[in-house]
Amino acid sequence: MSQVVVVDKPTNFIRNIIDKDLSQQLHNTIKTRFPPEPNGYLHIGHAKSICLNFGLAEDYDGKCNLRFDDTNPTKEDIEFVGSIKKDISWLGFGWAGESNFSSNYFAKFYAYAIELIEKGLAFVDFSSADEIKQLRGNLTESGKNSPYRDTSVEENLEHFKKMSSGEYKEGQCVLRAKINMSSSFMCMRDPAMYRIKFAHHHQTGDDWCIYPMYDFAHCLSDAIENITHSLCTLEFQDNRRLYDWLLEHIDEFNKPNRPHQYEFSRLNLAYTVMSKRKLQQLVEDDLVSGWDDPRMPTISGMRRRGYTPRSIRNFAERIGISKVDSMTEMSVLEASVRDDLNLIAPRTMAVIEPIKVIIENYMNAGVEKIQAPKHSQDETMGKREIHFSSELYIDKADFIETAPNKKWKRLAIGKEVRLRNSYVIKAERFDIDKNNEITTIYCSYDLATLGKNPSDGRRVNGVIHFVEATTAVNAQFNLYDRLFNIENPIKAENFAEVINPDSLVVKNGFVEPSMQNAVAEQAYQFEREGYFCRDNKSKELVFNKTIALRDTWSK
RNA sequence: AGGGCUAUCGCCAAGCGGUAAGGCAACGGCUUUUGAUGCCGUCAUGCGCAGGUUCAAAUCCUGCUAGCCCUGCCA
Repeated sequence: MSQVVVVDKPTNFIRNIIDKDLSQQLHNTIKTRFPPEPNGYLHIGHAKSICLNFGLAEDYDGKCNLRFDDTNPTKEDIEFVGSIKKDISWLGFGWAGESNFSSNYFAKFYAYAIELIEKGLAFVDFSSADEIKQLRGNLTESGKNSPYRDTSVEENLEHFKKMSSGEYKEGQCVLRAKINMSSSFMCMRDPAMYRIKFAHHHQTGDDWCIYPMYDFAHCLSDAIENITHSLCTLEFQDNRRLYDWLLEHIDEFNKPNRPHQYEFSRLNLAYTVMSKRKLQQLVEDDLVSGWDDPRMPTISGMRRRGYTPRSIRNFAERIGISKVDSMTEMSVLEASVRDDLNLIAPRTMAVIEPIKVIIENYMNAGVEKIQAPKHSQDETMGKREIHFSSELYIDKADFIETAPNKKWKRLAIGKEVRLRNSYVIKAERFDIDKNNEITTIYCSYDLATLGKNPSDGRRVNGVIHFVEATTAVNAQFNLYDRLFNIENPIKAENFAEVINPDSLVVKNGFVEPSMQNAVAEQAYQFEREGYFCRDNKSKELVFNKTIALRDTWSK
């Protein structure tokens, strides 16, 4: 008899809708889609949407399409198609079949536009953009009909064909849906469906000089792909009326199981920014090193920082889906990252701010080799070799001349401390230079304490990490912290002023020899310091700090 | 009287008329050769406010208040 393991997925309003649709047999299965515009890099906010759309498809045994929403050739670029695919795959999701492009459907869109014109539901407007704006009215006053609104079907057909064959100039006219100029939904006041752009498109080349607007293309693309649940963010709530209107007025799609749009709130993360425009500004103003700067909330930045796909997926699950405007605390993301890394990261030692230690009573010549576990709670990870000798490095922060109180668990003169995976040592004295900086600490060690506590029963209550000096390997450490000093940076007038000046601190120190060939993007824990990964762009040994260990003491 | 949404613990978030899940954070304690991890415990007599319906209301009704979104030939 097999046991069914039920993993509870947190529920949300979209799952409730799907459950209802499925139980009423409106659909046999679900189909979602992730529809990025190829005009920038994906960020953690996109990851939320990706996890939602692909996750739903997985859980309901449905499908999720990847569709590039490429209806504006002047703003989009093929370069982003590759990076977007890479990021989605890296997160661990696969899309149904080949990736799609809205531009695949341009010919169909054209036919649907003709259908609308023939039904008297669309017209070609030769008013200028400014005139259209004037006639649109405003939030409290209804708009006025365009003088071209009553053009005959035949003439509209002719004009639209001329639009598409390049006989009109850019901006000379536009195809508009004929809906209602006094609607309280601004998007229903005869919205533009097609505009003229003599622009080269990365997919369709120079085949078209008219391009559909988002509102026209999106719902139709969904319908063509048999999407059942079209999920987007809150700012499209009004647009839903247009989405529904269009599908209800195209014969082929006016049926109960047509796609329906549902909106959820976008992710806001404290102390960072999420908008493409703002991220771009950070890059362009050289406030960060690029889109994949480990401080960026981009998928590529987080990857370089050492975040794992699973940690991001766990994060997405933890924050849930709702319609509330919210600001999620960084701690939720950080906890998700730590939870995953704690399980998978081999332990190793690095000294980030080295200070020399001499073991004066260590009589062995050369270097002693010790086998240390890669993970004290997971033996299956095996062991690595560490070294010990009369010359070591410990971290500056782990020594103080006199312990400030009884709770001090590090080294101090006359005090004993355990060197991680090694011996117990006691600090005897130290040298300082002319700036009063400690240069060397002289210690004694207890040779009977390797792998065991002192036999006389005395308690050693502190453990610090170290590396053996003669075999230590030089490494650079990039220590990252939050990019901004304020919770919601978009409210700042000047971006540069609210950047955290300590968001990147570079240190040079040592790692144990086993880290010589550390793999890029692979998580390691430098014990007592935090999780790090080798930088994926540097040839030298450079480690990016992913996240510090939880610290309940320094406060 | 423009319209569309939203309001449950510091931050997320379940709940869908039967008497407030969970996570993060915080705070205690135990274990520990990582001040980590793990484990145990504490943390909303109350669900934006005010009324009403009901034996029973976070859930239904009425009226307020606050916040977000909408006037691109952007998405």
